[in-house]
Amino acid sequence: MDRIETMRAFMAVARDNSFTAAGRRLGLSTKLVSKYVRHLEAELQTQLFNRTTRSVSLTDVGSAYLERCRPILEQLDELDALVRERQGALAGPIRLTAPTGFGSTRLPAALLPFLKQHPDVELDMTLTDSRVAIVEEGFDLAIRIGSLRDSTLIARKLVDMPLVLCAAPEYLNAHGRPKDPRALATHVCLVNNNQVDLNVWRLRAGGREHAVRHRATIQANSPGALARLAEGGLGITIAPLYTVEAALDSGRLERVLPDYETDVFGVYALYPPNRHLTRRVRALIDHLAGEFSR
Amino acid sequence: MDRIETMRAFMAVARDNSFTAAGRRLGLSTKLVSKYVRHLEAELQTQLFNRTTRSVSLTDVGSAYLERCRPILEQLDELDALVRERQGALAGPIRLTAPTGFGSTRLPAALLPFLKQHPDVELDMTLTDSRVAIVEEGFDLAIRIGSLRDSTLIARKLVDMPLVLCAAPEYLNAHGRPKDPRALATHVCLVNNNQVDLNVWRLRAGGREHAVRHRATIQANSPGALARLAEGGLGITIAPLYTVEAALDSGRLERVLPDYETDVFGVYALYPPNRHLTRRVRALIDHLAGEFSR
DNA sequence: ATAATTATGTACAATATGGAGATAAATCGG
DNA sequence: CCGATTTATCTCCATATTGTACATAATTAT
Repeated sequence: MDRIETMRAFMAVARDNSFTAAGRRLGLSTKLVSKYVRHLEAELQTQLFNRTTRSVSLTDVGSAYLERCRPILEQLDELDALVRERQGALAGPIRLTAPTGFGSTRLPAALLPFLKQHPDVELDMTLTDSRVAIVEEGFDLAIRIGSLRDSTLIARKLVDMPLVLCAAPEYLNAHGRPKDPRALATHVCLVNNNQVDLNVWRLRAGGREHAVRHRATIQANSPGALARLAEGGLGITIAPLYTVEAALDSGRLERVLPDYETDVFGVYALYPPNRHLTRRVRALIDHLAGEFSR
Repeated sequence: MDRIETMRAFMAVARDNSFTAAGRRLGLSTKLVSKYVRHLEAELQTQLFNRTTRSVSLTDVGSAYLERCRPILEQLDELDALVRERQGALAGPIRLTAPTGFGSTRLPAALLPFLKQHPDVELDMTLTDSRVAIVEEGFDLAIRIGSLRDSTLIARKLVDMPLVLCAAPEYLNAHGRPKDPRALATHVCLVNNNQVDLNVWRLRAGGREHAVRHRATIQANSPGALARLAEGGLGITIAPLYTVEAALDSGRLERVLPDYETDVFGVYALYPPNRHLTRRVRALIDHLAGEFSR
């Protein structure tokens, strides 16, 4: 058995806490993943996981091993990619994380030409609306929207993303259409709790900014989920345009206070400064900047 | 095929410039080494070696690959050793180089108890009297005798090693026994050309130092070889005690100018400062210091 | 010029691999 | 609380891969 393969199997199980999920990720049967990990444990003469029939957790040795084998396998991937890149082609893995909404709408369209042009690049994309520790979790690149929290990363602006204040006609017919930002205080507000300041929406008109304080009646960490809830008539939300533009076009959502300007979020590519930026990651960032600037 | 195994085979061939020598080093047949390297080249889709039927050399890609896979495999060895050491035992490879004479006499006796006590330590010992680039050639530890040249390494004194001026009775009967250091100038002198100052031997008596200039009629980089040549009656040599003490005891060699003191060389353990000194290397150095201080 | 050595191709017996079927245990849903 | 479902693993086995043996070609040494 190939040691590299068994280590990858181990890492996948550790990541997903599941042999079955790891098998899905790796394209291997659960039996084979199980066999690989047992083989690695036999070679190392130690137990890497505690297991029951329905759950898996790392032992202390397993945690220590995981921490150390991750960079080794990354270097190996880099080495393979280097050899292939010396032959001219971009190659190797790119581990990318992005918000679910953006990552399942605008981003795939932007990625497609790049991936077609570079078939040896292996994209591993994780969509999540939770905060992600980019370096610790082994990502090469993260797409982030809105205010940035982690200043240790390099941020490159890809595009501006306007927010849109909107609600379903059903909701507005029942509760009235606010004529003034202050009126929002009496409405049900659906709030993205990934944002820095949960309870304040900023609106501008005639050169004046209104920092509207409202009650965050419903909150979630997914702007897409909030948009769907707004479509369902639960209340008013403020969401990035990409999550609601289809609903606006079809009439399922209406703009609220359309004469007011909302914040514009930046869409950023984030990557760690101390990681040697590989050619392919650099190339992808440049490509995305080009795609979104059109 | 195991990627790690194929990479190790590749590295061994690169090191020895020979599939046959690599096979001997690894305990594999030449055919298998050849097969492994070809498999690696197929996986990477590149040529790592240029070959004729009797010679091997690295391609440019092969050189670049070698440079990068060495630390990866070292880290993997470290990782395996770490897992075993967590179970309490010192484990993993120690790559040691030492001079041939010392390395085949005093050193093995000193190493033996350590290796018996730590069966999971895998000693890889290279004896050479040539200068060795310790870091570049992948050694963890070098034993050196005499003046030190490379100040970037940490040197720990293990023991003092006196030099002995001596010749065979056959030579001395034929050419006379020098009564004074200056008389050496008329003798055949066998000189270790690893030493800094080839043509000067330093002798001391009555508080006075005599820097004896002589002609280096015969020179070699092996004190053991010089000792054997002196035993054969070729001339006078000055050699570390360990290379000649058996011949002195048996009468095959005699001390020359025995009332004069010679230089005392230090025996040093040298290791790189920037390499994280593993527990087992540290333990070995401590052990050797203890052995030689008795 | 011949012998020895090195690297490799081909064939094949031996061994390992990966899948299938079955089992045991934990968790979920009714 | 019980049955169904899911997960992890064991055992068996057909298939694929491995590592060795024999042979070949080419280079180097004697």
